[in-house]
Amino acid sequence: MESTNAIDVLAALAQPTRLEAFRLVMQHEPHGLPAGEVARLLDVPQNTMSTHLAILARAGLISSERQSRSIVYRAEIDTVRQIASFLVNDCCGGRPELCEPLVAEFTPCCTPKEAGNACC
Amino acid sequence: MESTNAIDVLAALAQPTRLEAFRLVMQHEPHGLPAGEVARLLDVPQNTMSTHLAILARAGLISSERQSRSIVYRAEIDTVRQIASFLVNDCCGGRPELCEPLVAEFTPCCTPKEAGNACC
DNA sequence: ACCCTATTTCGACGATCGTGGAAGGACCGT
DNA sequence: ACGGTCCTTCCACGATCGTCGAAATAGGGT
Repeated sequence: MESTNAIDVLAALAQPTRLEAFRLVMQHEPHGLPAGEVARLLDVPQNTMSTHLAILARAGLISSERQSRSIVYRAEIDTVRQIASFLVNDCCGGRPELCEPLVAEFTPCCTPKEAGNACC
Repeated sequence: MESTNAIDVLAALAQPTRLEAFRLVMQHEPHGLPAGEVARLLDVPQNTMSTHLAILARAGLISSERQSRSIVYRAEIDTVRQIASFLVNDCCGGRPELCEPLVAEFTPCCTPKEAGNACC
């Protein structure tokens, strides 16, 4: 991910209403959530939420798909991976010793029960 | 990290000049970089850069320390860890199966040579 | 005390953002 | 074809942001 796209992603999430909307859509993976439902659950007018969802979609954080009357939004998890990787690699670039404590933070998330498989 | 602080961090990085400044300071760990040097290297007026550095500092991404005439800025790597963790945990909350591909992205950074230790 | 350097703070400007009312467009049921 | 639902686009408003000249503050050297 280049800087120009990373800035779009960061800016999209750096707004309370949009961050909440994104978290809400994320929680409803993989079913997705119609735009009106997002607006209703967060108590925001539909047109305002539509603008926010468009910004999140343009940043690649969510995707939209029409289902009859509704337009269902789904989270693009790969973009989350990319932006997190962008942040971490920005620290590690040429200095792997700074990266290690960052990686340690994520591993317990992958294996909450026990360790021992190939990755963790 | 709560949402309100996460938004400050995201907003601080969601700006080209500030993102470049932060990456520059990050590259000069652990020595740090004086404010004027950051402004000179990025070809930005000192007062403009001072404002940007203050925003980064208020978000907790960098810290400042006076050294005689200069004010040296250093990166706060722990905040990077926290914001990356915030992004990833937002996806994994209640859904660990979505987290695994995210974690896999970071592990090669931790062990570029070979695998086999306790964590990775 | 004075000047010089380094940095921040103040103030003002145009630009962009967040919001929401109103209108427009897409789709379905009858 | 018509009304109803769902969502987006258009438009305008106040608010915040990014920028930078000018002034103010802090520190060191002579």
